[in-house]
Amino acid sequence: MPRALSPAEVEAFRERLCTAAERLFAEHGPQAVTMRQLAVALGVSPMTPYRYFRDKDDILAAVRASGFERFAIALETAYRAADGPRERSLAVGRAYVGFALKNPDAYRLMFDLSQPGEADYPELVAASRRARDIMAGQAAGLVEAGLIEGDPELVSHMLWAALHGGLVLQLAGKLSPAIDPSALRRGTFEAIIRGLTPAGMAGRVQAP
Amino acid sequence: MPRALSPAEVEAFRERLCTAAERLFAEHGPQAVTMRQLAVALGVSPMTPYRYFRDKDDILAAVRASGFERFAIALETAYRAADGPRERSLAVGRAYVGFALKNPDAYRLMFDLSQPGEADYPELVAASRRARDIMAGQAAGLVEAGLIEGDPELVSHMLWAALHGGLVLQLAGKLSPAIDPSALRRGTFEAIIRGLTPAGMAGRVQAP
DNA sequence: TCCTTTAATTTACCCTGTAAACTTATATTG
DNA sequence: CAATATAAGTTTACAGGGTAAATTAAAGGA
Repeated sequence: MPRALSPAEVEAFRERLCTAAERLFAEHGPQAVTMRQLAVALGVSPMTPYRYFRDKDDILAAVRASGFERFAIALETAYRAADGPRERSLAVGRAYVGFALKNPDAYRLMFDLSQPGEADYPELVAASRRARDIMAGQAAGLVEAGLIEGDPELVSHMLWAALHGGLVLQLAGKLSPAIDPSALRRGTFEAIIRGLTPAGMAGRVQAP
Repeated sequence: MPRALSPAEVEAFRERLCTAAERLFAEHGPQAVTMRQLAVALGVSPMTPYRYFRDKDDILAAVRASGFERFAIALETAYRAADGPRERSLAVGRAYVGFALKNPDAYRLMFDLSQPGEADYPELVAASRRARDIMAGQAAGLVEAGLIEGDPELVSHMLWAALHGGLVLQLAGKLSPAIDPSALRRGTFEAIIRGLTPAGMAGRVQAP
């Protein structure tokens, strides 16, 4: 029904498409999903998506942004629900890992895929920043409370990189079968925290 | 000149193709490189590569395998050149990071790309295993010498995952600009080692 | 009522990977 | 030494892919 097409309708279609695309991308990889398949899944002609998205890359960016949004919400929720820096760090870490393991395909789309023109999609950048801010805040809390010492942003990146590395290796099936991924994460997280704990401090933060 | 084509000639052509493919893959990503481009780069018709490789995926696997071989050699060389477990760990870590930073595209092809039928390419599996064995050996050395405590394979994976995580985030440009990647690696490596050092031990292993 | 505007579809194009047919040059055989 | 078989390499052909351009159809204003 031509003429008009309220912003709400546009948004509705975009979301419907994102949902379908995320499922297809997850099942077969973004590479293997064709515009024509996507159109079929939506019951629409092959060119219709082009009225709502610039091109296929734009769709990928939208799917990734939506992933980052859910991810940021998960981290924020965990952050707010816990009280005390130690509990917050644990909660955020658990939320991070939980998201990655429950949405492995989304997680890989988000973090394990270097989309060339990533910076050209402000929605994506914003959502990803939200998530990073929470991670930074959690590390800052630990440092402020004196539980660990070091530059908060550096600490945040250390924990992030370590968790991320284990996760992508796990999701890509590259860990040795002898390794329990969960034990790997716990061990790394604990070792890092312990390594950063001031000399006198006995207290230990357990891992997610 | 048909008829014959000694194994040496076959190998020569395969290597020539691998070299060209690695450069093109590195410059534009394997996705963006077309068989026809590759053929042009070799001064050969588009179908000629198919006499030497099953298909494009087979070429990708060969390029990755060759990357793993150079990588394994770099690690082995570093491992053998150093004496003492502490020095070996440092040397292997430095070799690992050095390879990744000098061959970022090869590194990403090798570790940051989940090729579906990876296991079907025995050359690739073998070369990747060689590299892993060195990493495991290095960690085992630290444990045996009593410098750290824990399951050697787990320790090896902890260090591996942490370095890898930092590297892929760096190579994908996802680290905050405020973070010095080298400081991140050093900090993480040191923290992990320190976190695993037995209570009485004062000695510290510095990071790559 | 008719005309303008725009959502949606249809058509069409050029680019991929690769199968199949074809060509060409040597190594073997009579 | 000619004829032939065979394998290296090229050309042609095709089934998809993304998406530009042309076309159709429906709704609101005149």
